[in-house]
Amino acid sequence: MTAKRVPPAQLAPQLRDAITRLNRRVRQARPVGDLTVTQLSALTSLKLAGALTPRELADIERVQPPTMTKIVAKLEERGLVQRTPHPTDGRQVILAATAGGRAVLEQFERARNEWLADRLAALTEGERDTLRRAAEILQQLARA
Amino acid sequence: MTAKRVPPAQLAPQLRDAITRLNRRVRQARPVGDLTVTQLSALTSLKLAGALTPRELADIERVQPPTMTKIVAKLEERGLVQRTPHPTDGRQVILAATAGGRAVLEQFERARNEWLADRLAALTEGERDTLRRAAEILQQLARA
DNA sequence: TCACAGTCGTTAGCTTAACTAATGAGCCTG
DNA sequence: CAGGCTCATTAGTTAAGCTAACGACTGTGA
Repeated sequence: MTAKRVPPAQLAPQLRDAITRLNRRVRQARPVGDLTVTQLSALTSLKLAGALTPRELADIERVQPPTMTKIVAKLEERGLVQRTPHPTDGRQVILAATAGGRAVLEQFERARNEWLADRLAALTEGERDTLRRAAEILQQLARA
Repeated sequence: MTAKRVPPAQLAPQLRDAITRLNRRVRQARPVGDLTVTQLSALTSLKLAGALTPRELADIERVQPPTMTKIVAKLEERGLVQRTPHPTDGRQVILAATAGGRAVLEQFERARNEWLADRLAALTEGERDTLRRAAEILQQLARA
């Protein structure tokens, strides 16, 4: 387990390929249900942030405001998101996940993790430890 | 750097979070151009495999055959993919990336890798080595 | 040998998700 | 307090996915 010198330009394509492919697989393992990937993603961001305006949520999701309007409308229809007026600015709206929204989210989370957890269980301790360290570095990269 | 025991059920959410977030970031870094993500993905798979039937390509891309028909049609319009009849089976078609398709692909690849390569360059040698080993494990997971 | 069941790719028609442009309500500054 | 800006939404378009159905072709069993 000696550390090889790894040129970034060579690691980048390999890592990217691994990530995009694994991402597809994980997405496919999503359970049947009436929530789409987009809605799920928005609801997750909302839950993590606590409360956001549509604009902020759109920025986080890298989506245009009109798109977020539609996503939020669908989530609201199902009672997963609550829309309250902004206390001081009459133009703005405050979005927050309802208790129902948070519950649905946890259910999805569990199902989505299942596939991956099964695969991880088949690895060696050493491999899992490598992935654990890698996950930390990757999260840091994504934040940057 | 001692290997900690890592329960799969705990690693799964962390790894998944890291992967989905990083995946979003990498996708956002794609250059302006008239190729969509879907088309790009299909063209990449086709280039990697060399030559495939529509059905095979649809399976790889995890898409239904009619969807692949449309994707291929658009790629063919732009001259990036060539469609030739199967030598023995009159029902089948053989798809292959043209020289132009491969050239466009390399251009996109470079631009997409750039963002990630920049970030990777800022890491330590040890961190890059961890990611290299992780990438191998992840690719194996995605294949499973 | 040839009828027929199965496969392959495609077409048709629908839903969802994204975009840009335009609109209306509300805020704030000169 | 008028005009310009921001925020959210509406309207309309395009892309991407699906299922159902079809037409061409293959290959097998009687």
